[in-house]
Amino acid sequence: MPSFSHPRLEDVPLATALHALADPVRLEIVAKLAADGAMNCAATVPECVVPKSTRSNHFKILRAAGLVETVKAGRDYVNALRREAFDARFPGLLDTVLANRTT
Amino acid sequence: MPSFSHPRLEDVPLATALHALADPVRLEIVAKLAADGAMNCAATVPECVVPKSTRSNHFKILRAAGLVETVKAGRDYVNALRREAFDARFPGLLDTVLANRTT
DNA sequence: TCAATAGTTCAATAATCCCGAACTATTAAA
DNA sequence: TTTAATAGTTCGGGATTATTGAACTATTGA
Repeated sequence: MPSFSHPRLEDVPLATALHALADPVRLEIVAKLAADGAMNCAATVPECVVPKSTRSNHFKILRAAGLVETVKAGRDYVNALRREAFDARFPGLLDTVLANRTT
Repeated sequence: MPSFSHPRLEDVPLATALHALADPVRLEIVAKLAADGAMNCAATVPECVVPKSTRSNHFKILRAAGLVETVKAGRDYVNALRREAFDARFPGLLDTVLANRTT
């Protein structure tokens, strides 16, 4: 009975957004969602790299920052970037961070 | 006898830079240094807001992220943003964060 | 020389993060 | 219709990190 909470972006402080992005695993998750579109949690980072309880917590943090939206459809979970809403709230931030990720 | 360590920017991971910026107090410090130029620690955030031991730790984190350089000149300490070096390492990041700070 | 100033370091508590184990919910297979 | 498998969550602990008062270093003005 996962009830995912997704904040309104205007309620997300900049520090919260930056904190969500300030972690190598979460950066990787965000980059993957940005590159390949929506997918389930396990597809973003395999469990051999990060245990699923930890991964679950990372997604909670990403949701709280308004970066990711998770919807459940039957047995499937779909995670998607909230690109438009996040970009409207923090113009240029996600693009800049992703552009700097590879360097 | 404070010996401040200032990393080479190429050794600073993106996550470390974002972590340094992901705090309201440090954001305020960085914004103030960006707006008004170099100054001592106490001028950035008064002690009534943040105790000086905490403030000292914030500056240590900012230094470790390559954002701030501290030099001692006699009794004075001067903190300055390492703008050029940071911008060269993470193009557009500081500008974008500062632009989003007020919103 | 003494006091004041500016910051650091230390130690202890508070808060947060990480991960294994147990749990919920949904569906496919037997 | 059970049973098993799948996909995530929650809980509890130990480990890390953050916060802050107190003691300390270093420099200079009185």
